[in-house]
Amino acid sequence: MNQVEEESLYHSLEEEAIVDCLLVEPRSDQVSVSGVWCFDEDIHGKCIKTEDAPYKLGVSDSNLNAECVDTTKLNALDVLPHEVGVENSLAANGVSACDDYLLDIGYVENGSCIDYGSNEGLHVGNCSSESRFPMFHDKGSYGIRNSLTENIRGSKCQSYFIGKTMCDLHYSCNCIFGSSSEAKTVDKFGDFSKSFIYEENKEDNSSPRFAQNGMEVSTICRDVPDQDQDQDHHGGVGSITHKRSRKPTKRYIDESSNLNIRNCKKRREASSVSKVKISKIRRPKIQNEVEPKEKLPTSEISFGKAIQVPFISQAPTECQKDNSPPPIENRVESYSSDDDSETMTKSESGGNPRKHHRLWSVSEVKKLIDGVAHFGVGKWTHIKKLLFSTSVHRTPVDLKDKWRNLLKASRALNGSSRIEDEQKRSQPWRPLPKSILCRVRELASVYPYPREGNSKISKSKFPLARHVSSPARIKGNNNNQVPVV
DNA sequence: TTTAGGG
DNA sequence: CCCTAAA
Repeated sequence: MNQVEEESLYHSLEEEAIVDCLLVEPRSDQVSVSGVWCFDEDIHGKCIKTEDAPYKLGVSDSNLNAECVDTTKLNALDVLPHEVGVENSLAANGVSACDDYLLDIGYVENGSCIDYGSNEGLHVGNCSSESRFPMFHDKGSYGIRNSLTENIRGSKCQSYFIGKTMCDLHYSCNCIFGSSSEAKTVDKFGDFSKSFIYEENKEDNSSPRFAQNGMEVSTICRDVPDQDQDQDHHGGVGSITHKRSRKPTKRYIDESSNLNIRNCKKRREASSVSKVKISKIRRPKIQNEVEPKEKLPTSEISFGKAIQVPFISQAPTECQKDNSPPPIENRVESYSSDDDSETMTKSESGGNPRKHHRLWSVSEVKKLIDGVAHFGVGKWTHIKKLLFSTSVHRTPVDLKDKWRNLLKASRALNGSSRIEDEQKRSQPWRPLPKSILCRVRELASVYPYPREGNSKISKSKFPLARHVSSPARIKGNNNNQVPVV
């Protein structure tokens, strides 16, 4: 027993070292990432054509060609369908889709990428244009983009799959090749310390070996029922045919149980309130159609009904996205007073679907004013499409609201400079340049906001100073001056 | 689906 | 910024 453990540990360390070697940032001359895994059942039976494998990983091509990964190994990967978000599509395709089924497997840059918390690691679906990994192409097929690190070593059909993404692979293979004769669920959290290794045994069916912790985690993804029930997969405990080098560590058990909880919750949510969630995320969807460039890879996992925003750590992504690129032109023409700092207040605890409050930069305001000058008031969609096409977070409704606010501000400016000074004093963080307000005022005179005269706002809120067409008219404290409509 | 308007 | 009614 001890010997077995030692041996296992030895292998683990060895393989881990290999893994470490492989986890360095792929160099263009060393790692080819242009290809995809192709599951070609016709040619090689249940083999993966590794000649199309994207990663050479330091292995010669001949080796790669000689390798084939028995799909039973792949079937050994269990997965929650909704977890990878491929349930509909893959199920729809079924076995017949195996020929053109492509798996785009990403090569992670470092260990931290393989994490349930990482966005890429969970993104499954049609590849979007914004991929960190250049090998992610959208070939019209269903791609599984994952932080899957995979190593093929030697000619003995040894395949090492590291990371939770094997769940994805397994599910895919289940869909493609039917029932799994061997259900080994493997999973991984966090880092490579818990990565497992699949190794093909000569006589036995595949038995997973785990790189370090040596844990078998069939409890995580047990939800996909296996047609073949002749083996005890529950944790593999007590199963003779399954070699397990080590017992799961306490930490692993904790994590897996946590994941289970989360998965269950997610499943419930996905099944019951998926519609609600879809409606809640409507805004990013709308914006993404307009602007794929700034598509959020994190929350944009629209794969059928699978709303999958699983274990994203919202805060970092948010910061990353939001501090990133206000369009360059904005920066250039931006006033010094407001440098596009979109200080958005993150919705508390990440669960609140309320949109972040983004301050309007001066450049944005200017664009809005230009748009209004061009298209007139009310053509918010035109303005949005033509002038705010690069601003994913500004919807036509936002433009409308902003214009309303600008009108209000212009009125205030118009009303009295003293009020403006007070505003400046009270809100020194957002000084709106007077020129802009003046321009708003002019435009307001040209395009009275709602419609000529019949505005509830003008009647209820601003009964006296609705139209600012004659600015000089409203002077001082604006009292009791009947505006001429 | 877009816009207006209230909140 | 959200929501809803109206067009």
